[in-house]
Amino acid sequence: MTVRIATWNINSVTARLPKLLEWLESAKPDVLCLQELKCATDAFPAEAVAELGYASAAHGDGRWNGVAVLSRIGLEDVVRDLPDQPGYLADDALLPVVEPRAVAATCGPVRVWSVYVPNGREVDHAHYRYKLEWMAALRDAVREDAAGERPFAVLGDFNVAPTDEDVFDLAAFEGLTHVTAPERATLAALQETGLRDVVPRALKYDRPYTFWDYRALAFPKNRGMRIDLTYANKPFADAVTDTYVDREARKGKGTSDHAPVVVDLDL
DNA sequence: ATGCCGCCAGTTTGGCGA
Repeated sequence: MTVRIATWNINSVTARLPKLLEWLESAKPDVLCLQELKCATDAFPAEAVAELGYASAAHGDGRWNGVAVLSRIGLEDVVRDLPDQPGYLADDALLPVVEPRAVAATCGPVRVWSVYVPNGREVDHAHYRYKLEWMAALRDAVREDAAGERPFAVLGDFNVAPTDEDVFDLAAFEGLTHVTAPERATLAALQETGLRDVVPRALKYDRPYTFWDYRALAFPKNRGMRIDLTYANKPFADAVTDTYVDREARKGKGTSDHAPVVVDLDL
C-alpha cells in the first residue's frame, strides 16, 4: 500500500483551521503530525477534521506548544508525553511543568511520534539545557521502535538545523541556538538508535528549508531553515518513494511560518 | 508576485517563537 505521511508546525490550529482543512483536501495525507497547536486538547477541532475522514489524537494545554496525530488509516495505541519526559522549570515557577510536546500513535502499518522539541531560546538559558535533556529523553523513548521491524519515524519540529547547509547563512546564527554542536549531537544520538534523517526535496531553490521567519521578507528572499525533520528507522526509510517540502503552503496571508513536509511510502 | 511578524491570554502589552 502507498502511505503519505506529513509533518507541519501549524502555529495555532485554531487560527489556521481554514488552511489546515484546505491542505488536507488538496495534499490528502494519510497521516499528519501537527505541532504548535496552541490550544487545549478539548479545543482541538476534531469534528472538522473528522468530516474529512481523519481520526485525531491531540495533546495540548492552551497557549503554547501542543501536538497531534491525524490519521485516516487507523489510530491506535496513542501515547501522550515521552516516558520520563523532563519538565521545564520557568523562572517564576515552583515546580517543573511537563509540556505537551510529544504524542505517538500507530496508523495502519506505521508508528509515529509527533514532536515539538523545545526551542532553547539562548545558549546560556535554562531552556537550552531543557532542550538537550528533552532530546535525551526522546532518544531513550524511541530505542525499541527504532531497532524494530515495524516502519517507525519521529516527525516534527526539532528546532535544530542538522547541518550548516540547513540554514540560509551560517554567519547569521553565530552564537545562537539551533546550530550548536551540543544540539547537533542530540541528533547524532538519535541516529545511533537506528534512525536516519530522511531529507526532503526542495520544490524551488536548492535547499529544502521548512521554516521562514514572518519578518523581513524572509520567505520571498528564501532566508530559511530546515528544522522540521523526519527521523526514520530502516523499514520506514527503505519504503520512502518521495519526500518534499510543500512551500506552496507558506505563500500568502494567514499561513504558518513553517511549511509541511510530505513523505510518500510504498509499504 | 512569495512582499516587510503573528499568535495567545489578558496588566489590550508582553511572552514566545527561531
